[in-house]
Amino acid sequence: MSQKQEPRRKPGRPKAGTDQPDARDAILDQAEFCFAAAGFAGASLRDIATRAGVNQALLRYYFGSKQDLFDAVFRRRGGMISGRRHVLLDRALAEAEPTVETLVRAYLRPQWEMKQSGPGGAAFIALQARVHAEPEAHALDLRREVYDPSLKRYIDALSGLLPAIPRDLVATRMAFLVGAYLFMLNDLGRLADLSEGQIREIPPDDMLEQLVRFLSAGLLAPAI
Amino acid sequence: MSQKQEPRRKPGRPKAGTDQPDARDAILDQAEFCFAAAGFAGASLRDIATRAGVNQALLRYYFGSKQDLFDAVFRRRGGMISGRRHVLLDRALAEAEPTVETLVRAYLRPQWEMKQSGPGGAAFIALQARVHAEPEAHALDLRREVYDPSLKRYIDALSGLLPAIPRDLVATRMAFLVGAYLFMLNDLGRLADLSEGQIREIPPDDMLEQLVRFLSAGLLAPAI
DNA sequence: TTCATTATTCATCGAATGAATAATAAAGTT
DNA sequence: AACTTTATTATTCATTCGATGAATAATGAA
Repeated sequence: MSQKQEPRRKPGRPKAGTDQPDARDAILDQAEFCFAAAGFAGASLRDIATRAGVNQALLRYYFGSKQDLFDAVFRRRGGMISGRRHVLLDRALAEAEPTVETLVRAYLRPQWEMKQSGPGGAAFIALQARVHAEPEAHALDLRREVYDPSLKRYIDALSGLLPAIPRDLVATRMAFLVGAYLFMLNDLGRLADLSEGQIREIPPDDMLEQLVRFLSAGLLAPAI
Repeated sequence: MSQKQEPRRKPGRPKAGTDQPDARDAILDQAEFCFAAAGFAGASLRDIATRAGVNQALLRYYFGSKQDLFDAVFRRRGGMISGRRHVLLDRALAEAEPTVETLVRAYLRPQWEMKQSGPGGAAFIALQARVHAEPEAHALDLRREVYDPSLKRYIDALSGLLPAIPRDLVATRMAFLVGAYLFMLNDLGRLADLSEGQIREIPPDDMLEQLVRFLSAGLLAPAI
């Protein structure tokens, strides 16, 4: 590297009204990207700080430890998804005749929207899949805290529509559903080569509908 | 720490017929455990070596780099699963009337057996879930190498049973299936609290049958 | 004007990590 | 007996990591 000294930011609080809208958000965005790409252990705070254009010590100032930063990243968008699920469920239940397909679609759509919403959303979807594959207790707690409330509401609503199926079994089938959509969201682009080397021709938006159809059929299957 | 010097093994080849059946296998076993628990980046070669009761340099001697060790771990049991899938498919096709349920069960069972086979098998199942959640190209290549051949055979066989469904769609639905069982295998023990705090009463073996039923119904759903 | 608070950088520390090399001893080969 | 190969430990290296205490500057209230 050359001795070229890039004009370093001076320490101290920046003048009000200067460019950076919020260093905090920049940190969260870049942490999201890094954690998604490399996993918790694989991502480095230095790298995150550099990408966000701030000093590494600032991460600690705002978020505390690495784990705390990770949690903040996960809760940010996880909370959005969970909230939107609640809204869509309320809306679906207000309709005249909610169907299983309607509820499944309502449950999946927030994730789908998040993924399509831009690079940050897509990164979060990948991050989420990683968290679901981690066996550590802390990861499990995070998932529970963020996702279980809305999930339970959907299980209740579906149980109402499926009186012939014990609630336990509905809950189990919802777990199958979660696995299927997590995987699909991440592997969408890689499905291509399963069909004999030809590029798949199912367009992305149809893919969501195909998943809804598949999962609804599974939920409706007779018990025992 | 005290100066207590535990009687250190001297360097050099151990006398034939001494205890250790195979240091190589011990390394693979412990690597499997560590990678499953902490992920690729989170696991340390030192830790693996210590657990295996060998020197760290021996990992390098046998396997090369950390990545190479990881690949060896993955291929070992992944190959077993893939091989068993081929066997069970041949057996199912030799029957008079194979059904969708039969084929789905044949596809899932090797994973299930692996998970039940002991702590090493269970660790591999967790490891496998992690690999499927990693976006890096290398992880994708590994999965493809190990699992795609058997997967393609199952897609063909299922397509034969489902003439009304385009092959593309069968392949897509198989991807949904993979997601569901990966997640189920890992989350089995954690499903408990979804059903209102009561401990789930579906015994593990029934769980597999429930998954088969759920997925078969999805595969059989009419197209479009 | 003073002064506490907030936001930020600086500089560095100790621990841990993956890789690499050198030494050593048993087993195998000639 | 002399050598080569195989398996193993010991040690060192260079790097990276997360964490942290101290410094510094802008802001805003007293």
